[in-house]
Amino acid sequence: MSKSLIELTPVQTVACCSPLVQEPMSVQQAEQVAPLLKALADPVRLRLLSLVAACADQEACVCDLNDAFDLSQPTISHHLKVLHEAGLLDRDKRGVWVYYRVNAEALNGISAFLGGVGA
Amino acid sequence: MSKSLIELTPVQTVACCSPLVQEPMSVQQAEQVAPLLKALADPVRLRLLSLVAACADQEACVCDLNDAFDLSQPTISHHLKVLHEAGLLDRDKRGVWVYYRVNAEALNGISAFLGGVGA
DNA sequence: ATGAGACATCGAAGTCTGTCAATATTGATG
DNA sequence: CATCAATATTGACAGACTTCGATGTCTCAT
Repeated sequence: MSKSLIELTPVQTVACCSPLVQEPMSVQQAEQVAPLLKALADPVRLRLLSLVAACADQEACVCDLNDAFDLSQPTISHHLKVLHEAGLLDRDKRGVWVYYRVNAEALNGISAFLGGVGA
Repeated sequence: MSKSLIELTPVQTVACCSPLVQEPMSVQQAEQVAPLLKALADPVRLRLLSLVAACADQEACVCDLNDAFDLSQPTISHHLKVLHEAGLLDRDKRGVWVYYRVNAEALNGISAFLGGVGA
């Protein structure tokens, strides 16, 4: 999941203002990273993610997450789904309860990627 | 700009599944970071940012950026404005031309922040 | 001054997103 | 089996987003 974010796709060098210091992102790379950032780019989802990350065993039950927000249960369920489908949260159903866990690899991948652009 | 992303706002400890390892984000923190991520969460803006970052002197003229996309000039102008208002790009008008420059501090701030959540 | 070029702003069209109430699904329990 | 509790899915709606063509603004050169 989340692959390396750095490999793949030949970079089509684009005309720019001056000699390039580092290669710009390819179109494919941008279209691969943007959905991950879009999944993160919501205050509720950021808090959900950080709540899960803040739990001692790195996992949180949906029922506890629901209680932390003034939002309906379907809305929280929707946001969790978005984070899950983006690969940022792993799902684990145990009995009636569902536990979500942060995918640290994916999160660190994004972090490293952004750090690389800024460098 | 972009402040520290780490300071401010007392963290309201939220009921969670188990003892907290680290404090979760505050509501205010989430609402401060989300707009930055939203500004980044678009393939065109990601490429714009990386194109500017890839230039030797870290700055790019709008006219060159326009040529790198199959999009209208107003559309590119709009995306540059979004990145500028989010504090990710600095603007510098010289004569008829406008140059944009990456705000590395803001970018690294986000990167460090995400790395912190994942840790 | 007048014209041309670089960039921004405006207004509109179409699409996507966040949220909810209602309902379905799944698992435990009596 | 019937029921209850925990999550997910559906359908609807309001607001936000991306994109464009048309137009405005500013600056330089003629």
